[in-house]
Amino acid sequence: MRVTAETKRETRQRILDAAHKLFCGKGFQKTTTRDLAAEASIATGTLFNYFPSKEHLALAIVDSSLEAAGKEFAELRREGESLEEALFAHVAIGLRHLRPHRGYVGDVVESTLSPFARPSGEGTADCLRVRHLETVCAIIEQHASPSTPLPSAVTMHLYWTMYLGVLAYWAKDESPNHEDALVLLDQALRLFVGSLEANRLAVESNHAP
Amino acid sequence: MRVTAETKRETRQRILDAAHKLFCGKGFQKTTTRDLAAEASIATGTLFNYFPSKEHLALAIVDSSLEAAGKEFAELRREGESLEEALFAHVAIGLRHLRPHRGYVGDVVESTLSPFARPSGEGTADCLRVRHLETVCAIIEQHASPSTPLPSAVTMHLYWTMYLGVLAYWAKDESPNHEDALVLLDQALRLFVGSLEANRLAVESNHAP
DNA sequence: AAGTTTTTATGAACATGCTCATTTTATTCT
DNA sequence: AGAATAAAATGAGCATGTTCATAAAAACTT
Repeated sequence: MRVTAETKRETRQRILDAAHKLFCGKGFQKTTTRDLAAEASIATGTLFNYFPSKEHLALAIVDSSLEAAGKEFAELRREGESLEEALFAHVAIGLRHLRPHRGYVGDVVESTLSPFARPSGEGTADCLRVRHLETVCAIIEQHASPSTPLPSAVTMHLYWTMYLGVLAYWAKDESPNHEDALVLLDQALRLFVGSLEANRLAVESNHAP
Repeated sequence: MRVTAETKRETRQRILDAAHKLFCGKGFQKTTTRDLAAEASIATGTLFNYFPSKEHLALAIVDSSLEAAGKEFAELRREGESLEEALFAHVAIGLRHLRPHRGYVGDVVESTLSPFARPSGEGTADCLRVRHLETVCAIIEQHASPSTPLPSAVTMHLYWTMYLGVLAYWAKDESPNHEDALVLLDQALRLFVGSLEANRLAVESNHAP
């Protein structure tokens, strides 16, 4: 259980590298699993010993980028930052890490992260979403006044929806530094934070009218 | 050019009926184009003389439902209705018309209406989106005070994103009368209208400070 | 080291969305 | 009506994501 483990890790990495290269070069759709296998010097079937589907493979790349982004965000010490600023940083750092994959992120995200996505059985997609949403909740808790109610499931669905909208825009954004996407992000977060505020005020006025 | 035209119309309808029946029965994904052809008593290839793809076929069904919904909305005379109420009615009527197709709307919408969707060349999908957004803009114009600026492209992107989020939620909503989805819709529209208001105030204070 | 078991790789085969050359059917022309 | 042309239907065939029985390789046992 030594040589094998090492070899597997290498093969897995070889597949990931091949995927990155080909996806960037000719796009997600036009890259066939046979292309991927050839580039990684394995048989077609072997691919599916490592990733349950072509989409999961792409998602694994996205996921690792976002995991790194999550670490960077966590380690960043931010003093006197508003809730909105923190949420902005959270997403913006993610986008920065996704940048090398911008060309094909859209294809992946659409079919796996979309709120329409059929539950793919505890897969990477769910992990990714859950991790992101948990971080968002944590950020809200840190910045909220004690009376602020935790966001409801519906509110979080709304957040996720808007997050995907931002990702979609970003993936196609041709403005110089993806500035338009950041404008959209800013606008979306302002709305989201505003709704949290509104909720807080409503609760408070109910408690002590 | 008489018999043929009539026959074509019938065949097209037969395909649509078959699609509705099978999509409802076993879902969009599990229905193969061969199944559809058999149910409609045509050859597999013939299907593609009528619809460019399986997705377009499903979208055609969704589209005609939403077109009917659009008519109902347009004919409905609504006095003293707020902007938010009008937007709510617009979407809610659409959902009502989509109800028979709820089981598979998710699959269709995800891949064709999503903001990630690759531009499918002036297809039905674009028509559907454009029609919806035009109606939304018209509603806003009707209800807005003269000083209200028209929503920007980014704002409309945000609207569309939230609309899809509502559709997604609705498609899976198990609450009695899809009430949860309506709650989400209400919340989303409140945010959206709020952002329009905020925009208006900002513009006004810029004009006459 | 030889045998046994577990893990991994392989590629032929399958399922399915879709294409296209061919055939069938309808329409128009004379 | 019969020939010529146009429209439509057909199903074999292709491309590609995925599966699976089999083979190769590694790990473990004695």
